[in-house]
Amino acid sequence: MMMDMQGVAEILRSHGFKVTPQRLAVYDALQHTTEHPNAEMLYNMLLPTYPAMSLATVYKTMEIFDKIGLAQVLNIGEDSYRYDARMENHPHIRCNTCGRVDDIMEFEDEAIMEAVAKLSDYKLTGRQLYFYGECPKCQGKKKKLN
Amino acid sequence: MMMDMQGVAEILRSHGFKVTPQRLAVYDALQHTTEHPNAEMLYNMLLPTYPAMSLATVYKTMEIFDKIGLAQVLNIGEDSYRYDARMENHPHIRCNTCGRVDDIMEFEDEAIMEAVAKLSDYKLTGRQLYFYGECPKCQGKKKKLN
DNA sequence: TATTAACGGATAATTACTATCCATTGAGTA
DNA sequence: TACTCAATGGATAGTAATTATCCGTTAATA
Repeated sequence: MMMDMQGVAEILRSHGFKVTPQRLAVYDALQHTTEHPNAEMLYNMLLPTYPAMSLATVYKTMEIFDKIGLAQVLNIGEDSYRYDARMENHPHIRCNTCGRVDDIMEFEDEAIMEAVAKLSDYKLTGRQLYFYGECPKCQGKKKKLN
Repeated sequence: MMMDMQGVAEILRSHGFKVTPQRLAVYDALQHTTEHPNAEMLYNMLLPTYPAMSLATVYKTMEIFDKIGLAQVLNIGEDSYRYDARMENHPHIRCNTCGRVDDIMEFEDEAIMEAVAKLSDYKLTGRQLYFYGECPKCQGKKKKLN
């Protein structure tokens, strides 16, 4: 599912959007991080290389990526959105101690979708599964402190 | 799990919060609706009976309720929070057509929690499961239009 | 009933995000 | 390769939900 810049350029063009250095840079940054950055984190990651980068550009770019399926938007109960370049729908888990957000990639949720469809009578189209707890690192730190 | 006003008053007091007519009114309104209102919806529901009610009071009250376990806050990917007086953790489902949000009460998720704990190595403390689709009513309307 | 810390309501402030404006640029076309 | 122009990027103003502040009022305990 990894997308190279060639592929990103094609998808942008095929949806009538121009291929610009800023958009490629945003995608590149998002693809090479595992920390599910929000707009401001992305902006700060890009600033050193693109001193003229604007926060508004990050937002506009992410809106496009969301629309054409190059990224997904996460709303994990924080005060800002986070972004993920992995497009397969998958659960996320957030550490209540350090705030990191991890993917849960191997999770099989078809049975859940069926159960929910049956219980709700809805015609299901999507889901967002968020879990909360303490990450392995923070569990380790706590042990050391004792 | 239904909580009467007596119980609400006791819980407020036991946490060092005063029992006020506004707080009881907010709880009462939240408890007697199934539509998972946001702050503004609650405010508008209360205005007829409490013309002096303030939106800020609704927010402050809901913050307290969240803290002492009288209500939970939902973040379903909309631009505002919704509230729910049902405290058993349960999934929610939102209709993409009309925006209504329903509870899914009968859902058993212990197996899911275990699977996620194993996959993530996190020490799990909570979860929020959100589903999206089209509610039975909207499915019906669409049929009529054809 | 008196005392006082907490409260409610009005409103200002904050913050994430979106819209607008205009000079610049990507990309199709000649 | 140069031309044309709508789309774009960046600066900044605006929006909307939420939070903080201020002060007269009130619930709770003595």
